[in-house]
This record gives sequence, structure tokens and C-alpha cells, in this order.
Amino acid sequence: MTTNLLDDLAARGLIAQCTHPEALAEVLTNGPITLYCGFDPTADSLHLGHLVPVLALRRFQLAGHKPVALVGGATGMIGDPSFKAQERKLNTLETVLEWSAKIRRQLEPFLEFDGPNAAIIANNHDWFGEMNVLTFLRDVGKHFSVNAMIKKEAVAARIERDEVGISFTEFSYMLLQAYDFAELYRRFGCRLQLGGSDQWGNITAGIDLIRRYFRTEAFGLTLPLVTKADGTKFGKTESGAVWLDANKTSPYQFYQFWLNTADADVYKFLRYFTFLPVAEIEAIEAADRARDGKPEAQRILAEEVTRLVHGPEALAAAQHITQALFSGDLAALTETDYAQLALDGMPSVRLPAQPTPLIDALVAAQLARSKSEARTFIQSNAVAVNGAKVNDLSALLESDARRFGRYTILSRGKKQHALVVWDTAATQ
RNA sequence: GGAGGGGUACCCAAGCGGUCAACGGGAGCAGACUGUAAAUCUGCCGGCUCAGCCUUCGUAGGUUCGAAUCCUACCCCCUCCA
Repeated sequence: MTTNLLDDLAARGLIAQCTHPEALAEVLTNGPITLYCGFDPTADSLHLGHLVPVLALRRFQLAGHKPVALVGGATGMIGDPSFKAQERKLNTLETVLEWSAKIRRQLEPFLEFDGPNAAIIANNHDWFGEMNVLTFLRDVGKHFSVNAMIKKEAVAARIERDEVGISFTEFSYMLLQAYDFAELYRRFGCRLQLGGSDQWGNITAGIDLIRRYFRTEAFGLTLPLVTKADGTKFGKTESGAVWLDANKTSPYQFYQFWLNTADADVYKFLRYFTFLPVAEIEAIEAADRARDGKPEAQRILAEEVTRLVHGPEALAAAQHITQALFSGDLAALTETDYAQLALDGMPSVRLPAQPTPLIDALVAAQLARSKSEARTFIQSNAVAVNGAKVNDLSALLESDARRFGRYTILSRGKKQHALVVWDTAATQ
């Protein structure tokens, strides 16, 4: 990496806020530093919202710095109130432990654990698990002014509105995160914390604590919240959040998600979510603009991010399915292709090999939520069997609809496809 | 405490005794066009085992052959006066 890291981040639009930028720039050029970003286990998987900070850690590592990914085994027990409208339900210890382990495993592939700037994965439960209340109140709490805390924007809404309110537990969250930063400084000399822009208050609280404890200047850098040009929420699909866990969002769905990025967002997302040099992204944009017709950017984005998150094999599988379903030439699929589609993670169902009403098959394949919905889709000419539109409500799927005696591809609309695998052995 | 206005489907918003599963807009889904885009146009849009059935118009009762529409009580919001 020849270019300056901070300049690159700025060129990518990845810097929302930064404390003392000149001093940070100097520290970064003087030599490798240790930095961290925390991830609370609020679910059993990270999702797209976490990807920007995860990749940011990697960007720093590629630039020679030492990243610490902190799993919030303790903070996840409490719940960050920052900009949250309501108090959240507490999860059990078992749940948090289980989720922490999964998050940890998900973080690992993004970082390099060998070499002079090997990454570290830490868990704040290691230092909070055994800390007693009096220690916390005397050694941590004493450094915080409630007067200052209640003025923080992140909790203002909760403080002002009596109906929603905020519990002491969540209110204390900031102290935990601040202490994390100080503890990581103590253990690893960590001097920089990254986080989403909603983390600004928590990060600066940590910087203040480090100054008190160690009389050292630490730094904070926040990453922008990912927004879409049309104002809708980023990272959602019809079926909910886009997860990094391949079992929750298949590589195919993941690839499709990126492929469907709006033109208005795609170049920004290339900057946010890939490691392609900014100059190259600009070249892609210029080339797309020069040509009229379909831009290349979405394809490149989908490839890059899918490879990054799921690896080259999963990318190949996703492309294979995409090719099969969107080339318009289902007849070209061989028997092995069909078998591979199911293995590659194309949405599929097994059904007993008997004449089946199309309506029932659509429901079984989860392309329709109910028979009523299935009927509506068929009537609006949205349903295709093996690529051929069917608008007969009473259509029956019989053996002639089965390719190689076993496979049928059902489609609803242009983008929703499912593979039916007819189970010839079953006789139920 | 007094006076007024209001609570309608995912959101906004009409309706004010039958023709109301409820105008219109937005969102969503689908079709055409296209680039698996945007914009535009078209259709669907409470639910279901769909020529029928079931459940909705703040909540609970009542009047009526019949109510989202009238009456009573209650709950919640907003404005003004104290």
C-alpha cells in the first residue's frame, strides 16, 4: 500500500468523524499502531451493517497496523442504547456465549493472524466477567460525570422521553465500552478505536478515560452509516437482513443482493466494500458512463464482495446459479448442473414424485406464502415452470415437467427461483 | 378542571345509516419497456381451503331489518381557556 491510509479512507468516503486528524496521521506514519473495533453479539451472525468496520480493520492491517477485533461478550449482555428508540430485552448468558463464539469465527477469515502485525481477537468478558461492582464503581465510574453523559446525543431521546426511558443498565453501557478501550490500551497499547458513526460518544468516552488513566492521547475514527440514494434502508431484502453467515443468507442470495445495487449507489459501494484502488473504481465508473447500456460496476461489486465474504468457491457457485437462472436458457442445463444447483445453495425443496398442483408446489417452494398468494401470482402471469410462463390456475406438475426425471425450476417474477427435487424413492 | 378537534387497513388520508373490505396517495408485489437498472405505463394490494367464506374502521356495550357512519360508557392523542 503506497498511498497514505487515511487519504485512501477519505477518498473512499469512509471517514465520518475523526479525532485530532493531524495527530492521528502523524502517529500512523510514524509506525505501526494497534487499533480495535468492537462487535457485540446481538444475533448469531454479523450482517452487512458490520461489514464496513470489519473491512476497515483489514484495511488497517494491510497498511501494516495491528488490528484487534473485540467480541462484546460482556457488552452484549447489556445492550448499547446509542440511538436506539427503546430499551432492549436482555439475552441469557448461554445465548450470548453461543453468539459470541459464532461472531468470533466469522471475524477470523477477514484478518491475518500471522506475521509482525498479527491480528488479535479479544473478548471483553475476559475483563468484565470477574470484575466486582465496587471496583467498577470506584475505578471506572468515578471518572464519569453523569451531567456529561446525559447530554450525549446518543441517549438524549431516551432521557427526554419519559415513556421510553432508559434503564441504569443501558445507561452504563458507555462506561463499559470506554473501559474496553482503556483495557486494550493497557494490554496491547491500542490507541485507535474504529466504529460506526453512532459510536462516536462511546469512543470519545474511552479516549477521555485513557487520558485520565495513562495521560496518553488515544484516537477515534468513525465510519459512515451506509445509506442508499433512494432513501430506503441499506442491507435489507424482501426476506429481511442480509447476513454474513452462509447458512442464513446463501452466497447466491448474497451475490444477487449486490448485483441488484442501484446505479446511484454502486460506485460508492465499490469504495466502501471492496479493496479495489480508488483510481480503478473511478476508471470503472468512467468506462460505464462512456458505454451506454448495462454498467459493469454491479457485477464487479458482487464478485468482489462475495469473494471477500464467502470465498472463491462460493462465488463460483453463486455465479453458476445466476448464469443458469438468468441466461434464459434452462434447457442447456445438464443433469449434473441440476444436482450442482442444489448443492450450491439454490433455494430448493424435495417433493414426492407424484402429480402436484402448481399452486401447492409454489407454496412448498416458498415462492408464495399461501395458496391464495400462489393463485394471485399465477393469475398475474408471474409464474414460470422451467422457464415457461404458466397462467393456468389448475396446472398440475406431472412427470413431463421433470427434467431428468427429477428436477423442476419454478419461478415467481423475474428474480425469485426455486428448484424442486422430485423424490422418486419417497412413497408417503 | 372547562371548551373544542381527533383515533379508519403497512403509512398518510377520505368516508359520516345500506350500493363499504371501505375514495385517493405512498410503500409493497406482479406485468410491459429495459440492463435481473432508473424513469414511465398497467394490474394486484385485509385474510383464506376463493363463483364462497372469515375478520377489520380506538375499546366495550346499545339502537336498527341493517352501523366505520347514530347513542352510552371507557381508553388514548392534539389544540385552546383556566
